[in-house]
Amino acid sequence: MITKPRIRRNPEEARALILAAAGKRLEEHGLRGLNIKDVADDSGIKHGTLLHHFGSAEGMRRALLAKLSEELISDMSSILNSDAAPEIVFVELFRLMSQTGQTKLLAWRALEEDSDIVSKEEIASIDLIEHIVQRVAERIKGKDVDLARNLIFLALSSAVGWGICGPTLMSTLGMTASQQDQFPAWVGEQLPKLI
Amino acid sequence: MITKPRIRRNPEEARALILAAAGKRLEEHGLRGLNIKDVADDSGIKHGTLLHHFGSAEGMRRALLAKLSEELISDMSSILNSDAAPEIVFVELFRLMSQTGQTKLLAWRALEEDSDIVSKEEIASIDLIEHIVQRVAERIKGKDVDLARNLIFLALSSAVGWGICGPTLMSTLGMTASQQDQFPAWVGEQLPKLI
DNA sequence: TTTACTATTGACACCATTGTTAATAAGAGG
DNA sequence: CCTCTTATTAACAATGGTGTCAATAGTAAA
Repeated sequence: MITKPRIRRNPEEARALILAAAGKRLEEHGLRGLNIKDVADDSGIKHGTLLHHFGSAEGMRRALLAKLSEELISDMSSILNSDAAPEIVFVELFRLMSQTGQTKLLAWRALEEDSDIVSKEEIASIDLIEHIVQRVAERIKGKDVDLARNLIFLALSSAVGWGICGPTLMSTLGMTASQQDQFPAWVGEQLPKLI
Repeated sequence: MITKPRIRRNPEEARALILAAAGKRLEEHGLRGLNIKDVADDSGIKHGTLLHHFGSAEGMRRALLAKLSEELISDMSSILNSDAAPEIVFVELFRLMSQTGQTKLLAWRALEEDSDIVSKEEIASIDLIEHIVQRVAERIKGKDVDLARNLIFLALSSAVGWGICGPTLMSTLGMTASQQDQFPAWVGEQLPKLI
């Protein structure tokens, strides 16, 4: 009797493998793709092993949600915190949000009731964000911190909206493809005018 | 043998009953609440009857998606098309998008691959939107239609982003509750300055 | 080498959801 | 009153996703 060789991974490695496959499935197949059978198949392990590492299917989903949220906050922070000119910063922000993975992550979070799943990690990032707010405020006469916050949130919310339903809304508005492409740059030019 | 009396509805009435219950379930329980068993129970009919009217569970979901999308486009149009001052219009727009139903609708659409389910109805509303774009353009010197389009899209996308993850993003930015409430009004004041 | 720990696996059971079918009954039209 | 259509229902079957369990096999430590 020949038995198949087993690959024994350490727990972190196994979890990382599984979450990577889960993230890809979320992008390609939406929420319905996030079942333990398919995710396990994609990552080359058996579904029993997956349950061993995450406890339940819901546990796996929560772990993925937390991981992706952390990554998004991190990406946003590093873009906002860069020394690039505002025009570049805004374009980068829109480019980040137009990735399907980010869109589906935000949509998924909006559909979940208990959206405080990842609040701990995000609260940890407030300090960094606050630093960014201060830096933007310094460019404003009178160092208007509230104005800086509003401007940053306007850029962020618009980028999110762009990611969620940009193409649909824009074609509804009758915008051509090139007009759609130029919108991020336009925002980058216009928002500084409000200072 | 006593048989229960049967209520016989006409098809439109039955479909309306079912979709109303489905919409409420989407708001309260998310996508997982959109199964034929629960929806049928809530609307007081048997799940077999539901399948008779919509063909399949997916058919019911597509019908709900189409109905809600139509309603959203209609609400957006009537707000944009009102004669109210820009400040009021923006606040109304944000109020519309902050309703949980609209949030979940957009999130749902973003998660679905085939987002052209409702394209026909939306395309039919382009004429109305185009009329609104023209009206806004008339307030701009030189009747800059492209600028009008960009402004409207900035407002819309920001409102969508506000609906999808407004509270989360804003508390991450360190905004107080009152600052969060005032944001729509702030947008209403600022955007006209870009003209 | 021996032992202890645990990641891994296959097989199984369970449950929720979906879909099918034949029978029934309500209502419209003749 | 009779007939035809079809909305309605209960009961059943099928499927797929979830979770359990005992056995197995790497791996590190004693």
